[in-house]
Amino acid sequence: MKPVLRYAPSPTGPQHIGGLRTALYCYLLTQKLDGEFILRIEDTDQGRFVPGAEEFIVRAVEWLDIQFTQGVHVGGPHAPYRQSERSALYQGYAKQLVEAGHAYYAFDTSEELEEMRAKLEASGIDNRGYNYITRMSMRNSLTLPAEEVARLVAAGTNCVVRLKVPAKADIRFHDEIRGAQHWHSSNVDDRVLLKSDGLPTYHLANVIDDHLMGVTHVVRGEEWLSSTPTHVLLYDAFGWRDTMPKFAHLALLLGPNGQKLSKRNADKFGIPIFPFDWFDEASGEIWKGYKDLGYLPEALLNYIVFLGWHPGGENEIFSVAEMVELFSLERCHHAGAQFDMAKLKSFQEHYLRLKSDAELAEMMRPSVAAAGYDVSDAYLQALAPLMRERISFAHEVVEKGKFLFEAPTTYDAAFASKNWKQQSIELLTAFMPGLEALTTWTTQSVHDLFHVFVAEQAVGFGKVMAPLRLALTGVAAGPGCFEMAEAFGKVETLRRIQTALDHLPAQ
RNA sequence: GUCCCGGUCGUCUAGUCCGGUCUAGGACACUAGAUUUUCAUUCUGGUAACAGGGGUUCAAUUCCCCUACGGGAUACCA
Repeated sequence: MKPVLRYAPSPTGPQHIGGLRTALYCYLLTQKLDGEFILRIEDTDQGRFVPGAEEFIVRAVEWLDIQFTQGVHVGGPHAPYRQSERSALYQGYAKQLVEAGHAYYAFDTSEELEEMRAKLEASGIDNRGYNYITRMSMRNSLTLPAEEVARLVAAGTNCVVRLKVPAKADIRFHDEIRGAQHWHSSNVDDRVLLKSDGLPTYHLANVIDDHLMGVTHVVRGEEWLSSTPTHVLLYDAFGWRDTMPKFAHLALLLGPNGQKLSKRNADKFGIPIFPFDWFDEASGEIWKGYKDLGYLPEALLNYIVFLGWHPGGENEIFSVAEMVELFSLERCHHAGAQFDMAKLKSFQEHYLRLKSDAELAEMMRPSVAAAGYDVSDAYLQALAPLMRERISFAHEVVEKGKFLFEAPTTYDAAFASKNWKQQSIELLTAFMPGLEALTTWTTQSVHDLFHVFVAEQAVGFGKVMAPLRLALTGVAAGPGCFEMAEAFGKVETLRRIQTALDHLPAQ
């Protein structure tokens, strides 16, 4: 049987980082097993549907190059892959379950349900669900006379279909990460399978689609672990137990406070939660996303793969191909992992430094252009090696290397007071003719000239270097002076020195 | 409340399955120093952890139990 995995997000909001990690793990396993990978949209909750969320999900997986063989965006033999377009299907299966005695109709209003729960709580009963005991005192097709049920259904009364959980049964299943799982059916509620709007709940739709689509491995977040007994019961009720997929429940992603990494919780700690910027129309909030913040997809991937999995050994830098090679469910962790921006940043810096001059130049281009600088590709490429190890994100070249795009108009006061003495001015002035006479203008030639000059003058490097840097950049930090001189070119370099000489008095 | 899942440095983790080689390793962060014309990079060093209590055993971070703690689920949400 060909392995089939699926990633099945709900478009109740933009794709977030936790879901992306689940998608990544599924993808790695799919690749490793040479199986199919399905992107299915679970949009059965009309009330929580968010416009644009589905497109966001597709863009996110494409950005990270998580590839699907079937799905809402690529089609496939099991289309449609959007559950809202499959609703008739689920209704048929729900009916089948009712007829076979595995499910029943329930007519209780939300007030009646609340009343039941309140009553149970008041009488100190621990188990407060709609279950094999409580269902006998509620209004459903198990307690109502057949004629009454028929009348209610015919009258179009709001009703749901609930799973009839067997009274005293052991439910066993194996979790690929956590091992043997054992539940007693008294702890499993008669969950709603089909809602009164005719759409299925997650439980029903999920089991049916996984079965129909031939899914062999269900890899999902730990929040689903306690719903799995319901799903196992459904596979049993449909007679699909022999092809029931393997289950694997991933430990949750946590915020720095140890709580589930939700949108709000992440935001509280300055952790971006989405891959791209997202404008929430309902609240008017703007959420910053990783890509728009300048993160490289390979850095994000390499970081999140270690949030809940580790291949052993001491290497931490892996390509996706290597992750595929090493990945296994057995090596997934049981405990949740806290998200740490500092570590993510270190991966970001690592991968940024792997970029070629041309790639980095291309990455810097948009923010340079946005800042209003019109520079050539050749110049940007010349800048790449100068800034590569001084920035964490390509866009930082504009903030940290402003002087690369415009001559300084002000000079750092602290640096100047230390390094712009009368002597500095005299030395720089004396250095100018040599520079002007230089016919070959390269990092090396300026370097050589400089060394000859300081030797002649019998002064320390710093006596000339610091004022030179001040004249060139106006600040204390930055790339090597000779490298910058080459990038600027002779004319601009001389102009900057002359400007400083003309306008900056000795400090 | 009830059910379920967890537990190694601040964080991500190796080691635990098959108990001794663990005076517990790596990475990030922090920190000290070296290199360096500045900044950054790079290099070297340092601080820092087996939740607690029982048990089994010659020996427990590793196996078992309990407690406390953390998390998840308890919806006509996924």
